[in-house]
Amino acid sequence: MEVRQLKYLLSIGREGTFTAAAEKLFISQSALSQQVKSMEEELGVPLFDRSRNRLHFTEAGALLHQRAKHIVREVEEAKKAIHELEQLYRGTLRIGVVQTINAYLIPKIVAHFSSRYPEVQLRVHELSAPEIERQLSEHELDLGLSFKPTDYPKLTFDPLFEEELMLIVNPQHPFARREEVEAKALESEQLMLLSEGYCTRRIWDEAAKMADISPKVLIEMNTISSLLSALEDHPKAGTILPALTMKMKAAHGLSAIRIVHPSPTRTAGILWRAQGYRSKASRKLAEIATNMVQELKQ
Amino acid sequence: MEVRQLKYLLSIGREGTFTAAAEKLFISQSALSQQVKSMEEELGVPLFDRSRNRLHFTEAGALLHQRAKHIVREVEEAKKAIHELEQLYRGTLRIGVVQTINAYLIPKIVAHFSSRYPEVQLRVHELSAPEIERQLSEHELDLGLSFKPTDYPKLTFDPLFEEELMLIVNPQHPFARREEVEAKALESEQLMLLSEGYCTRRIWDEAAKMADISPKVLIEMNTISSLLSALEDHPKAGTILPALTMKMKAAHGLSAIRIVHPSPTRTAGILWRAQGYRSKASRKLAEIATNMVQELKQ
DNA sequence: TGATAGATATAAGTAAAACTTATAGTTTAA
DNA sequence: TTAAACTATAAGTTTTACTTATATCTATCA
Repeated sequence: MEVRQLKYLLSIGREGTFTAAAEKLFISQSALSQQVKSMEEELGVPLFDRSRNRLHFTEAGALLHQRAKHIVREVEEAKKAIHELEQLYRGTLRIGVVQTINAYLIPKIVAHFSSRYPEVQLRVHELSAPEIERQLSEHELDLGLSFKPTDYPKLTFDPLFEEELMLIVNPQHPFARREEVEAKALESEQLMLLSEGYCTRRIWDEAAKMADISPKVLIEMNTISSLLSALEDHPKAGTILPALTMKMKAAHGLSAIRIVHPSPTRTAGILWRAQGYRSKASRKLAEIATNMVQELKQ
Repeated sequence: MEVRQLKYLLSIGREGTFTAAAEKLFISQSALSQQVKSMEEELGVPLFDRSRNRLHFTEAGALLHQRAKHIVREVEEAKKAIHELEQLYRGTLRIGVVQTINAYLIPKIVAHFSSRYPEVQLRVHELSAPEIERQLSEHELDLGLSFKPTDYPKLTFDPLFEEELMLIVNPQHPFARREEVEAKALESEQLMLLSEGYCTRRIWDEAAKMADISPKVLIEMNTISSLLSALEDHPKAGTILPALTMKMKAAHGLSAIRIVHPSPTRTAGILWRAQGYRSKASRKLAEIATNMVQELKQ
């Protein structure tokens, strides 16, 4: 039994005769008769009583007619739901974000997106960069806001902006007033860093390697805010974090000094699965993120 | 979008690949690909993400898959409901019954029918014979238990039994002890009869005409029981009612006398629409009624 | 690094179905 | 009784669904 046939039934119910229903359906009366017959054969029961002038449903016919109304409506609603999805009147968007972007960009992006598309549910997961890459590959996320991955097997990366890693210290620290500092000069410093595995840490480790130094790591922590607050208790120590960190409230009163030779930089951007379908919602969100970065650059 | 296609979608959801789903569906993988493609074209949205090894639903695909489960289940349930109707595990049977049959036969028939088919809802309407004929023609009833109609344009009549009309009187009445009475002898009697339009009345009127008499009609009433109780207050009057009436409690203590020359008789039976579908329930009920009359005759 | 296995897509042809036209049969109403 | 309105059926056509065969892609393994 097909949806088409059920629609025929509804039309017959509305019109009262095969002939009128067939006209409304833009098919011949004969085709309609045949389809009804095939339904009756499939079900093994007559659906109509053709004895009298006016057509009547049999009990089975009336039952099926009743059900058909529901079924056809549900099919139409399913189609509608999908179109709404495409119009962003519905749906879910799962995005994975690294800590810094979460703190810096996400509030603005979310505000913008959800005021334009209030029916789309945003699920923002703060995750480490590798975890974002994994979950994206596993279709557990739709979109990532992260850093350029070292190797991206099935992922594409659209850069949003570049960002330097800065040495962040307490104002009491001897470097506090300096504009910039040579990487080499950090050799003897006590550093509090993000745990290994974090992108920021990896980039710093590479920069240190390039400068041929290996400064002492006093403490490893896994959130930016805990590092920042730790600075208050360790005025002699420093930490290395992305420049954006300074926009956080928790960084208020701290000093950020550029590191040169080399300057550890990382590229933030949008991460997608390389091939495959990108939902309208994810494309819109990426667009908003891009525009927002453009605006902030000016 | 057709039920067939939605079933395909469900199978793909279960099996995880087109190939496996096609096998389970006993169609080629190619056919399945084509059908999915046609759905995607109809909806204007991809349903699957074919980028990776394992197949993934897109958000739209997952949404449709979800809906398809409901829709396909509803279609199956509609089919099942119709089969239940045929198995008499479901349904409604509307029967129209004349007063005497209602009082005499219906309780037994209903008891039998509803103990065998408890899921079928019986709707018994006590109606006049012409009203039964009209409602049956208008498809407002499925079956009638009534009397042989004078002219039955689109109805068939299967006789169940014949029944004589009797003169019913109070024991004080002069005829009370007689075995039978000539129709002619009723000329001078005071009669309390059913209203015109009732079958019993019509048959009596015809018999009176044949006997060339026109007895005085003292009172017309429209229920049998009111006639019977009226007899108590009018010991000199009589009423003419079907023999079966005497089986009613209300007739206790009254006398029934056969009328001869002519003997007004009527034939009770089952009334159907001549052509057209007869539901299984109505056929079963007719069968039970027939058997019941056979048993009672013995 | 190719070779292979396992998957989907596509092209072309075939089978099945849905549909059309034409016609016959019914029923109702004039 | 005939015409009008309706449904059923037969025969032929068109469209759709499907099959076979092949191409293409990806992941895995040697």
